[in-house]
Amino acid sequence: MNNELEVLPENIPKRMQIIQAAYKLFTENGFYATGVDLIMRQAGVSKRTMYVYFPTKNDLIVAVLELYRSNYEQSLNGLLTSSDLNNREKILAIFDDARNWFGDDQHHGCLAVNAMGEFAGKDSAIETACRIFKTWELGVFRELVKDIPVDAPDELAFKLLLLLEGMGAVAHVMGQPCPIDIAQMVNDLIDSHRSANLTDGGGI
Amino acid sequence: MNNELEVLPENIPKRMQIIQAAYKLFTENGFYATGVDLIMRQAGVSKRTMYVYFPTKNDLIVAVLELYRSNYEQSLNGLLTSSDLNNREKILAIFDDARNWFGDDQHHGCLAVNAMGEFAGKDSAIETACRIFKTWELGVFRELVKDIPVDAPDELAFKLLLLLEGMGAVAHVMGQPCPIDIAQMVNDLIDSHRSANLTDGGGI
DNA sequence: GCTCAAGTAAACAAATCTGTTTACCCATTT
DNA sequence: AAATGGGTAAACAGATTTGTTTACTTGAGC
Repeated sequence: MNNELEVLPENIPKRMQIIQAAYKLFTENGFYATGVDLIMRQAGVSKRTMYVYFPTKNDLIVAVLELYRSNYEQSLNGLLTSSDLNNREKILAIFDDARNWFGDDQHHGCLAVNAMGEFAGKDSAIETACRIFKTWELGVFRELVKDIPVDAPDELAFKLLLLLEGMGAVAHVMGQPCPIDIAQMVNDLIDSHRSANLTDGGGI
Repeated sequence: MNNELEVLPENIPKRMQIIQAAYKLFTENGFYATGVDLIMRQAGVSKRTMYVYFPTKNDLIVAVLELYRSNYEQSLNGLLTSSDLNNREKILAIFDDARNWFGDDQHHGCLAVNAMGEFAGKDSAIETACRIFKTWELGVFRELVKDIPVDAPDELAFKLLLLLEGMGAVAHVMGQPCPIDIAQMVNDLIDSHRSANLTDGGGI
């Protein structure tokens, strides 16, 4: 009786269904600890289909890491493009967003860091996916820093990455958000790269 | 013929043998990915004995995390107690040491962070062991910062922890040491906590 | 010399893991 | 109406997992 034209709740292609189910499970339970049987059940897909799209579990892990990056990219786009913030304010917005995010009970640490912990030295495709993620993050900061008049912009971008990374890891292990004024710290960091002989870009 | 009184290479009690073998394997291959059979073989101990000392694998993981902390504590003692550095210099020494350490191919990220990635929400004893490690690290910085005349010393200590953590994670994922001047960054961080009305402690 | 604690080696249990294979279903297209 | 592509469900294979148990060894102290 339920074969009247169902309005498919979401016509996400199977491949995406699988990746999203796996993303959730890997994030919450880790990679090794999550079996493919559970993934396929959560995705509502047969095991046969899973292995058509992903010949090995590790291939699926790589795809999940790509989704992780893409999700964060979209989230940042939503956070930054619509507003009329200058680049310093955008950087501050990223950290403020991360602070809230990391304070959530649902925070499970950076997926790329976790993946590296489980697969470093064991699967080079996964290692590469992790590096791509961090390289991309660094690139985001580089782009933002580029238009702020500072000395050694690339080094500043790297320092910002260090800080973001530290926040995520510490919050995950300690189980609580940063008890410090991150905005102040980021501002100090940026200011420490502004020597006296730089023309002031209007308080940027 | 080889049953003449062997000079036992090291008479480390069995328990310690097991923990040390497990430490090495967990560090290099991850926790889930390391089976107890391999641990027992590397430790040169029967499985029976292993399960006498550690009723479950997770009990062994907790013990390994304690050894990890203890090892780092001893390493820091060797680094700091013998020398006549002031506290700022000691902090710089910690970061310099870490920078070298993280640049090594043998660096596998912080074991507590890796453990948290695999066992968060699944084993509270392991979670606790991870938190103890980070809390101890924070305590080290708190002690060192205490004698430097700064504003908000506890916040400064936390910032130092963030930075150390970030260095470790980024180096692990990127597979290369920090390309920035860490000493400069640490000095800037400390200086940013020294307001004008603090009496100068002699350049500490 | 006997006893006892501590350990070894290996078989075993029961579950779980990734990955394969078989048989079937069903909607679309030609 | 037949063929085909994409999917399901479930059995299966074979390796591996944690943990238990059994039978034996060995060394030290009384």
